[in-house]
Amino acid sequence: MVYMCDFCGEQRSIVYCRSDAASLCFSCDHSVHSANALSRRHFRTLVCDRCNSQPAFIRCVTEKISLCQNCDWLGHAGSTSASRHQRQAVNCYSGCPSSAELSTIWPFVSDIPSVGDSTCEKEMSSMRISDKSVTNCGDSLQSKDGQDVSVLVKVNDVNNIDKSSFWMESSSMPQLNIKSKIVDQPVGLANSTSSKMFCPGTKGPAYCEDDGFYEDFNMDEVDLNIENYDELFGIALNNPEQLFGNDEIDSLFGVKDMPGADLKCQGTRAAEGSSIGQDNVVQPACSNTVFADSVMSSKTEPNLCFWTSLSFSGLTGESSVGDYQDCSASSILLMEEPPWCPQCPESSLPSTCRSDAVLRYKEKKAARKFDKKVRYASRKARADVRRRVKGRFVKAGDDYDYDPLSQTRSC
DNA sequence: AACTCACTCTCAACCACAGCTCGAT
DNA sequence: TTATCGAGCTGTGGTTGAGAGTGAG
Repeated sequence: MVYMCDFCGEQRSIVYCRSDAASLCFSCDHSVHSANALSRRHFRTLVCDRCNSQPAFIRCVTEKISLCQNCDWLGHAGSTSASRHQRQAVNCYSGCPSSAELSTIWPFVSDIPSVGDSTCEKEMSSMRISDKSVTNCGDSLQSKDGQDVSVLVKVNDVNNIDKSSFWMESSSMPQLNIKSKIVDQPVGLANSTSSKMFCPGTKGPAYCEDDGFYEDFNMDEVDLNIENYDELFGIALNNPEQLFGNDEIDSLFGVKDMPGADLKCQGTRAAEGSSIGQDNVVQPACSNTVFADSVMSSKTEPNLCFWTSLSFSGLTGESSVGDYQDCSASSILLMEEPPWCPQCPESSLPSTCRSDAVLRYKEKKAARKFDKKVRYASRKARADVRRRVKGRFVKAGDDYDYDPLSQTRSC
């Protein structure tokens, strides 16, 4: 079945805009997202060729299709031959790149129409292109000799593109660009000034440090208060100071005394965790209200590749794979493996490893609390005493014959 | 099987205003 | 550079109505 553009309904949908939650053809994408400065900021990526309803985050080179996380997981998980398919991260972009630039972003897409002189093409100088990585994910990362080569990152030739041309992100959201050496970085390093760049998801130009290092990585909006430690890491914290102690943080993220071989697997994840402990440098692009949730972390299993998912306001208690896909930041992390399939040395025992992970995931999910959190108690106090008519606030000075205790109401 | 109707459930919108943010001076 | 001002924005909760969902006929 061919899914049509949500806008024109005539052309086949190719691009997915997360902000608009719409699938668009290239033509409509261009016209819609050249309308104003805000729409130009929308990140777009390919539509999943399989479900046609979710943004694609991975390109299966073998099958020549783009897949969302769910479809990728369904199609490439397990020990089937499909798991060895070579896959490539699908970049997203904002702004109004030309057809030539789109071809550069997605060389595998053949039917990119010529967009001519777009209205916003001239303004693309305010946008940039970020490093793109080609990654092999999941089981395909197991090398022939059995060694765990969990994270293989190859610099793509897209790096040659002028970074000031337009936005392009791996997957559809700010990516955690992490290198293993981050583990050894001293606290405060992130504050050092180096190459600066515009970080998406921030109000105005926010400067990130170290090109590719903390890029798009800002924790400002992530609720990482100590009080949320339990929710974050899935374990109770009796002494908050422990959080910043090397022993605790290392054990949390499984980096202490980690064998070199394990580092290959855990490097990126450990780096994620270490960066959290060291500096608040994660900035999700999509959310104001954020809560973090560690589904798979456990300090009792130092060798288990933990899973940390950042969940955002759109997420409900009944989150599913699809829900995670709707969340930008979690998608970043899901790029590597779904939480129920931690990529780890124990993956040699996939059934037990996965079932354990699923069990912990379900337990954590059941334990979640989605109570409304009042951020400003003073405003709540005001609202509680404020006069209402049929639930609506009314001016303090006005007289109303509305008696909330009476059945006969007027306003 | 398809349709209508009644009922239940969910959730966004509405309202005023204190407090906050941010640009202008 | 710092202080002040003002415009505009944000968040707060109870009620309501629209729309979705469900089951019976």
